[in-house]
Amino acid sequence: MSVQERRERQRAQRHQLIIDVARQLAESEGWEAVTTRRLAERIEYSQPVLYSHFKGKDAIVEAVALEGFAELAARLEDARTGATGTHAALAAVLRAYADFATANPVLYDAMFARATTLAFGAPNTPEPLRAAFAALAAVFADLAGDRDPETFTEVAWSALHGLITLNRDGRLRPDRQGQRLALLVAQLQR
Amino acid sequence: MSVQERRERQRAQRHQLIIDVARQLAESEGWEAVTTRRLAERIEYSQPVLYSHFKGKDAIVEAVALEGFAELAARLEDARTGATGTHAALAAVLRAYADFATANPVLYDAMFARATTLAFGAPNTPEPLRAAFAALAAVFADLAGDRDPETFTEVAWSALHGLITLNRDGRLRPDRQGQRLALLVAQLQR
DNA sequence: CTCACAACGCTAGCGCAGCTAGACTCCGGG
DNA sequence: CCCGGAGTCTAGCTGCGCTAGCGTTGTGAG
Repeated sequence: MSVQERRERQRAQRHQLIIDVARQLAESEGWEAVTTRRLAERIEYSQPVLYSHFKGKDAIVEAVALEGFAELAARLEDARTGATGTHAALAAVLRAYADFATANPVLYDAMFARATTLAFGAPNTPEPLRAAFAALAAVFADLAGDRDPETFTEVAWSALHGLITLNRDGRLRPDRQGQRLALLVAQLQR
Repeated sequence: MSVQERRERQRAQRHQLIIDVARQLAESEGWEAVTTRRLAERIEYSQPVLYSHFKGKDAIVEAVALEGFAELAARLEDARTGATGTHAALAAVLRAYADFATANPVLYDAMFARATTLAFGAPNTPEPLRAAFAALAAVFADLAGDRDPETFTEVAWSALHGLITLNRDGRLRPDRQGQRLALLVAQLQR
């Protein structure tokens, strides 16, 4: 059965290749440039091969988004454990989140604008999403006081997310994002 | 020259008809159902007519979004002037904003996800966008204290917007939006 | 009243998208 | 050596945004 194993291994490699190429293509030319034809060309297979791995184009984007959540969770955890004290950890995590979104705008877009199928509250929530939320909750919950920690985390996360998306779409004054983040940090500590 | 005037009037009517139909179609079947062919069919003209009114499909969506901002601004202003006292006004405006987004999800989508060309910080910011922001600023600025009122408004608005989008995409626990809004109101008053 | 003309809307079609049916190739097992 | 099936490809479907170019029709001058 070694033959079959080799095939499955190669298949898994190709699966990952599709995800990598999709992400790379999106990062260099934007999501609108990610078409099944171009994707097929880059992986050096024909279009139908994509559909033997993923249900459709959306599923590919979703896979990229999932990787994004895993990366984000790791960055947040690094930032949190790297800081000493509640206040420092809060600022570090917020900064790490914002930096991640700024450094990977296309990835962030996949995570929050493109892949709307990925739910959080549902029982089928993928692990990376839980991990990312948990990393946020770990730092926000301390500030909740007598309020429900999870609700507080949701609100704080929303503020952060809103700041990033509105800023990215040109809805806020450019070059003031630093001030806004600082104000958010201060407000959360009140 | 009455003939020409009549033509311009009819042309303006058709212009508005396109916007109305686009919005109506989006509200009943989603934005993905809004295609130039279907739009043309509904207004009972051929596709090229659309392009004599708008530069492209995006411009049509943008026109719908602009109407959305005007409506939102009106709702917020109503809520603010209808309440007495800073605290009541704050809660009323936040609720009005959230209600607007809930009642018109498709419109809100056009305003913030589809029409990313509409900028705020720029000098060419359309009037309805300014009006909407001003309505928010009118109630948030009072709470700024010693902080920059505009920055505070931007942060508060971001929190509100983030709450709505994350909730809509299933990223927050359903049926808790009320608690989250209440927590936001309280936090802003701290 | 006639008629040239310009404005206007239409038909037809281009290139590209996501996706799939069906033919072909090639390799492992008997 | 050949059969069977897994795996891949070619070709093509429908529908998208958008546009070139051809009527048609109503206007205003003569």
